[in-house]
Amino acid sequence: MSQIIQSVKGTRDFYPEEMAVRSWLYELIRHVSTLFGYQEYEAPFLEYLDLYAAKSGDELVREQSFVFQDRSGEWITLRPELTPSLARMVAQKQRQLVYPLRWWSFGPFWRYERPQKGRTREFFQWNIDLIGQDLPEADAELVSIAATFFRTLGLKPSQVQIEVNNRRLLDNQLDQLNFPKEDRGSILRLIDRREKMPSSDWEKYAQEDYQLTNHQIDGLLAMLSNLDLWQESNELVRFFDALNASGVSEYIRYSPAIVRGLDYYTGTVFEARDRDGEFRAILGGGHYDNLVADVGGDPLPGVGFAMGDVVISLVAKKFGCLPQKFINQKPTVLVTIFDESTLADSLQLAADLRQAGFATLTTNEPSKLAKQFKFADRVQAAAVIVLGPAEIEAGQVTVKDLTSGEQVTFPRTDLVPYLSKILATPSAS
RNA sequence: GUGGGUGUAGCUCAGUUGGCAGAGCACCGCACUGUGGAUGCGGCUGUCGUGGGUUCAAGUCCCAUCACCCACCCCA
Repeated sequence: MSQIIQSVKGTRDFYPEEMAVRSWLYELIRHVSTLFGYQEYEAPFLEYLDLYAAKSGDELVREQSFVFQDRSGEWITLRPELTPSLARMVAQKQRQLVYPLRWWSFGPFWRYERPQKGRTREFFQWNIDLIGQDLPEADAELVSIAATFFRTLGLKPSQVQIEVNNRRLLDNQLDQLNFPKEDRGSILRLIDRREKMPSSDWEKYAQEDYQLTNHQIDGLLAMLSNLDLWQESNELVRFFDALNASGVSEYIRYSPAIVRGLDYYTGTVFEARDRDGEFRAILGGGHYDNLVADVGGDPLPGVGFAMGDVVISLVAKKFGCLPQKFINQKPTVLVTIFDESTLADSLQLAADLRQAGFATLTTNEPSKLAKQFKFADRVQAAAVIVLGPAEIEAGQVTVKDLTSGEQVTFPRTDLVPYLSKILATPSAS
């Protein structure tokens, strides 16, 4: 046991059971994305470090990404996010594309962070963007996609909520409270922390670490508790109107404390969380003014979000939304091998069945029938076909339906229609 | 980077003031030489994470180390 080389810290082995969950998630994502008319794309997993250094603060990339030199000495990064690659892909063909662009992707990403609940070093992420429109209705479309995804998954508005804010609205409010523009970043962090600590601690923290006046603290608190503030933002009013019309508004609410990272978001921002607050954010995104700015290209606005596979899987599991049985497993039949003399007959029958479209197994070697039946049971085969000397001589087969336990013997030529009949009832939904 | 918790059979775990290494499940065999699940009987299973120390004696106490989990930090 101790001789087995360990897996890399923060990575996960996907045994068939876990792989089934991942495939199921991918299918759901593909379904919802294409339902809204989005096209799938993919970018390289390896990128030059420069691609990120241009954008997301080089400290961040150097410390929280997997970076290495290739054999020629080039600095390569295992992609920690998709947006810079997307920006490049769009910039390279900026004049040839049809706008607004509606693109989605689901693939692996790597971040060199300390693994913990809901966070691994290697994870899969759904990215979906609408590029080339600067409209509240476009922002609403993305949020509507997120809500539709939750609904399709079976998560209820009482279980998950998409919380929305707007950076311009927030900025205006902070201007009115006389916060200088240059340390917006730290104030946003303070706001972000509001819900993570008791209010008395927070006020003390704001006074001592941030040197805020009582007036500013009161102003911040008033802003953060004003759930009608969105009405002062024309953008948000249109945004919520659009969502109402789309019939998903019960999944969405205005939340003045939502900030989202500091980087490229300039307008509406949003993130989805479980209502119990047990998990970290399920997905997050927002509106940006210029996707391709740092890669060289003409200004291009857009809106998008990203969702990692780890948290959504935990949430789906908690609320019982994972399917009991996974559809990717086709019912299989097992053809027994009676002895050496019948081996060829069994292999040939198995080949015929595969030709007819049935997922078919054999044991590849003769053994006691009991053993072969037990094996069939263990691998959850739907039926066992016994082809012994008696059947071969009579030109027959014996079929046992492992679900019902029924067993019949009949001419071999009737096998395909019979199997079609007993396997027709889908055991999984 | 900081702090806390956990490492014992394939799995889940128990193990008393330091005194023979355990249970359930799983697995294998038999009852049953052409039939799975259920039952009964029998059997297999260990570097107690690793390295050192204390002791007549360490799974148990001490030190170090590694891994996993949880929280902080961060979150593109």
